[in-house]
Amino acid sequence: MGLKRPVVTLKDVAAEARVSRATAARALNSYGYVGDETALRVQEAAERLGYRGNRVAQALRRGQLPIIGFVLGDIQNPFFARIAHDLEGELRKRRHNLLIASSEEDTAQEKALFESLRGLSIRGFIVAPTSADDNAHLEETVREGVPVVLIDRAVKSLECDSVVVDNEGGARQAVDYLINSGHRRIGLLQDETRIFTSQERLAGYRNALEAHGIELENSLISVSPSTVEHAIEATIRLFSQRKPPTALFTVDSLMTQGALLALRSMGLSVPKDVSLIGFDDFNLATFTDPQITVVAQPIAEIGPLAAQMLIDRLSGKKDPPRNVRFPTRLIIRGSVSRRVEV
Amino acid sequence: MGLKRPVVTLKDVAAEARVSRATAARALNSYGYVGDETALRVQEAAERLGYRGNRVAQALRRGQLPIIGFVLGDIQNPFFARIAHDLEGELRKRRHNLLIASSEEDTAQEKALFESLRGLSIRGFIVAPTSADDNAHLEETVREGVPVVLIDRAVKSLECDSVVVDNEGGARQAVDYLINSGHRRIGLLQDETRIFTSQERLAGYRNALEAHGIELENSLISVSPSTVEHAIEATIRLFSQRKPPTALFTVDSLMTQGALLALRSMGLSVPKDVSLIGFDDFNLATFTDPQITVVAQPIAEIGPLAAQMLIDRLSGKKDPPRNVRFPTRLIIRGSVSRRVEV
DNA sequence: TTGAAAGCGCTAACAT
DNA sequence: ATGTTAGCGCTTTCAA
Repeated sequence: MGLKRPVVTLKDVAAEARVSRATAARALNSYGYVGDETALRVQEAAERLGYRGNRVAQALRRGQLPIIGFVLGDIQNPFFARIAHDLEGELRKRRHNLLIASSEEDTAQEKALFESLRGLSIRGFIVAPTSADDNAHLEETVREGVPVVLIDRAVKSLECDSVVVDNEGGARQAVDYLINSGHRRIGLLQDETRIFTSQERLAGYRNALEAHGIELENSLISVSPSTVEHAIEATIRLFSQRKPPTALFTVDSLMTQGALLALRSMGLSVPKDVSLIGFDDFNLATFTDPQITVVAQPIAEIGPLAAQMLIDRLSGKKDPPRNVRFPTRLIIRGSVSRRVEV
Repeated sequence: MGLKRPVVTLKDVAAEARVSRATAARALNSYGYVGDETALRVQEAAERLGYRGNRVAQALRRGQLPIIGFVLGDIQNPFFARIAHDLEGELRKRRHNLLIASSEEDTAQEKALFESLRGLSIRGFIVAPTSADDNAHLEETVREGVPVVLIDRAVKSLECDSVVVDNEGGARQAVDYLINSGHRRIGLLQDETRIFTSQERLAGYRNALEAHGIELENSLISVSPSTVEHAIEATIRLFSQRKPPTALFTVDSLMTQGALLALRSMGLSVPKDVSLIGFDDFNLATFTDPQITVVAQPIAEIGPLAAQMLIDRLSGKKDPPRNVRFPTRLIIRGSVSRRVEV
């Protein structure tokens, strides 16, 4: 695998340019006084030697690594992948790297991750916490003065910025729409209620039913991890009951896809046999026949805003925490049918 | 945002346990000789103070940060998202973090990324290089002795491990199947030929045509960045010609989805008007009606193998580079129709 | 305008 | 079994 060549340090550059390390540093980072000629000589020397500053040493000196941690539940969820993409772009402009770490929706793993990342002296965190309640690790991080921005999922007790959407409203609107289309037995496919969005979307579901005087039936609610495979199973369970729902509301796009696949495998057609609305839009939602009605989130705005909030904190902004909540939008397509009561 | 509390260092722990820093380090990292009693006292002190080793200082000392860089073109591509997920899991077991950095399929940006990440003294890289040719940055990284594992895309001149699939064979088999189904005007929707997989998949397309004595027509090849939006445009261009193709082969799942959407928007039905095969399987491929015929990759094996290769290198394995190429599999579903020559 | 020197937190060779 | 000390590469205060 080739010969290792020694790494060029500031000392080498300084020697090459025949100045002290201090002067070399000044010339390369353009601060303090340096003679024009000297500066040039140092820069040339650095160039010639292929000098590349050791960011670890700089970090040890300054106390922080120019890295932001993004802690999420699942990078395979297109929603988070999009956010990650946007965050990385914004941070790149600030010469920071993004370290994406997955909790796999496991609170213990999320805590371990924090333990490990905190030791890295990372500058700040953007987090979609796995649990709405169990957040000692986040509190400690905030208490130690490390900026945290919550994304997609808030934590009430935490004094930090957050960017979420109107989960309750979006879910309520969706279920409302199903009810107004004549449905009474409306299934809910959600992930664990430990998760903030799940709680709020459940609340929206519950509130919509209540507003129409429909009693909530636990047998119509199916809980599963948010993957296509698990959602398939959960959907099959839901629709294998003696009195299955006539409509289904799913809380994210992976689950919507799982539900679609499951219903098809059971020979149930959408929207003839089952009406469907999913939270979170997705690429193929308009390709399927019928097209899927969804609650869309303003996904393009979430990542950039969160990045900006974090950057503001990094540059010392001391305002009280901002908690932004974006509205959602019901996009009516063709997966809901009118149901005439029997 | 709360009071900053001072960070606990080894020195504090040592003082608390009334031992030297060396002893404290030994007790905490369990190496060298430490008295049982002393060790216990140190561990208790660390616990009490909430000591968390400074990984940056450790890295400066040891010369490396326990971080692996994953440089890819687009985290929003489900293929890469899956790989990232698997890599992270494997590396976590080795107490390493994964830093995902996106080149956005831009070679210049990829180079800048390397420049920046090399300065971080990252332990190794897993890379899906943007260009099959322009790889001075990779060569330099390898030359400096930093382990690199190529994934999805190889670079011939580079002395390092790689994990790819049989792109030429997979593409050839797909196009073969189209030809055997009676198609002669077969469109190709691919990303830029700078990209390794694109080159190989194009070769497969070309070879299949050639084997059947069909002349390649440039007007049937459409190049676009690999996003759903760009693929939609490119597909529309392809099928707006006076003599459009009767079949289409797309080189990845995002493009397949774009093609699907575009064809639908043009009122062309699959497979009646256009037959379709996509490289890379995807969740909804079996939901659409008809289900989409695809060339599937053994995606579950790629990430773990690459991770293992890198880990082996990190632990000093000196074998000559391994270049693994997985076979692909044509999964015949319903998006190809027999075409009777007119 | 430049240089000398201290020190960030940690590890490990060496000394005791 | 434990302590002393040097030094990883860099920045920055202080002195010249």
